[in-house]
Amino acid sequence: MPKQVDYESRRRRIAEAVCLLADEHGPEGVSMRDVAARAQVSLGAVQRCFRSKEEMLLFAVDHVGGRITQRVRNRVAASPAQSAATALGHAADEIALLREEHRAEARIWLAFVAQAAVSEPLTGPLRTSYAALQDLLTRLIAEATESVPADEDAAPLDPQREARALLALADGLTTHVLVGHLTAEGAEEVLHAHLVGLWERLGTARPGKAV
Amino acid sequence: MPKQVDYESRRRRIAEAVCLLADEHGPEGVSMRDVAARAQVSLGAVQRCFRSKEEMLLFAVDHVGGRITQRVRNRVAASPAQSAATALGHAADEIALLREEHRAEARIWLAFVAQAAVSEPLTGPLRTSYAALQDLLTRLIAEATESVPADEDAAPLDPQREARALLALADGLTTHVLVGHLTAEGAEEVLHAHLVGLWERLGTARPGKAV
DNA sequence: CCGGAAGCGATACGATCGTATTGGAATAAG
DNA sequence: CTTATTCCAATACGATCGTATCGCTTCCGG
Repeated sequence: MPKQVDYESRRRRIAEAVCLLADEHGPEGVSMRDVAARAQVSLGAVQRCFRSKEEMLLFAVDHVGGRITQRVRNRVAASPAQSAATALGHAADEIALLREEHRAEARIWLAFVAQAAVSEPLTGPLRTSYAALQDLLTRLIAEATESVPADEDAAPLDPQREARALLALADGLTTHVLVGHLTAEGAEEVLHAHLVGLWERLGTARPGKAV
Repeated sequence: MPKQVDYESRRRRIAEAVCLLADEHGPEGVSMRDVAARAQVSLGAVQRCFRSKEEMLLFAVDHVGGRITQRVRNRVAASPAQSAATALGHAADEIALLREEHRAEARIWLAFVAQAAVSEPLTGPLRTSYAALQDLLTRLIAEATESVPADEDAAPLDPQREARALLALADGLTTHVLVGHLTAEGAEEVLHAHLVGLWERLGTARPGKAV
């Protein structure tokens, strides 16, 4: 058998190039040729890695989704183990992608989401990532709920519903920052206020530091 | 002087065609030729109405933004005058575009938002619409706050911040429905729960019917 | 009533797209 | 060493894009 190449690492490299270009020129604005140039491979190499452009985009969205999810998980794991509420704050903050260094990732994500709303096969990886994040948030909220000494009379708090709200809020805030309707600071303030409200409903005292 | 045509009405017709196509094939997926065919005019006519494609898209996004904003305003105006809280619920519900008949509008909006995150000149009309909606929500929340008999000790509720949160949540929920992460019913439930929480913090009794 | 400006549809043009194909370089098996 | 197979870069191809241009029609002003 002749030559052997590591397709997996090349695919990842190409996915990175896709992300860079999607950040600059939008989702449909990335061409196979530009991707090849960015990844420093030939057009033919890209074609051998992916049978079609759609397959390439699908891999790329999965790649970036996995990266974001993993970073959130890492942040949660690095949080103080005894305080699920603090971890929750960190997770939400990480999901919102508000910091300047993640602006590119946010643009990429938005680009793929918009594409998926119309292209259908792209919804798969996207849903996977959203489901993973929602599950993580749900778990953290449930954990924080249990940690509060005892249930009072009121507050029928549904962890899954709260997780969905938090995820949607973070996503919406990110979008509004991207189009310039909000500043990153304004969005962060809104997110923070929502978390404070959530903690109050949990009956948990507000953790000392939440960003 | 020779012929005279009503450019304004033609522009609107073309904008409608742009929306239909953006709903079907995404933002960048609309071509001048397809637009012309949909609007039942010649390609040349489209070119005479808009100097470039970007100008056409800009007009279209302004068109749909204005339409959405107007519908929300109408809904608010049709709400019982004495209950700002009820009007707020209606407004939020209308903004979220969750009903099936507005799915197309939601897709169009998302398409333009994604485009704007990368194209810059499109952010103008988009920001205008977002600002209008946020102002409306802010006013309704402030109104509802004042209507509550007296301020207790706590609750330093910031109407603008709450409006931003509500707008971002509605936007995020719409997006999540579009990509299939949530069902319309699930999103509605989350939105409803958020509104209930908001009303409680307002000190207002929950209005009788909220959707 | 008639000359010319404005609108019209059609077509042309250059660029760029995704994909297919091709001929040669590289390599492991025989 | 030979040979068959895999990889490679480059180029070709057909389609489609946005835009420019061109005769022809239409209709108001003088």
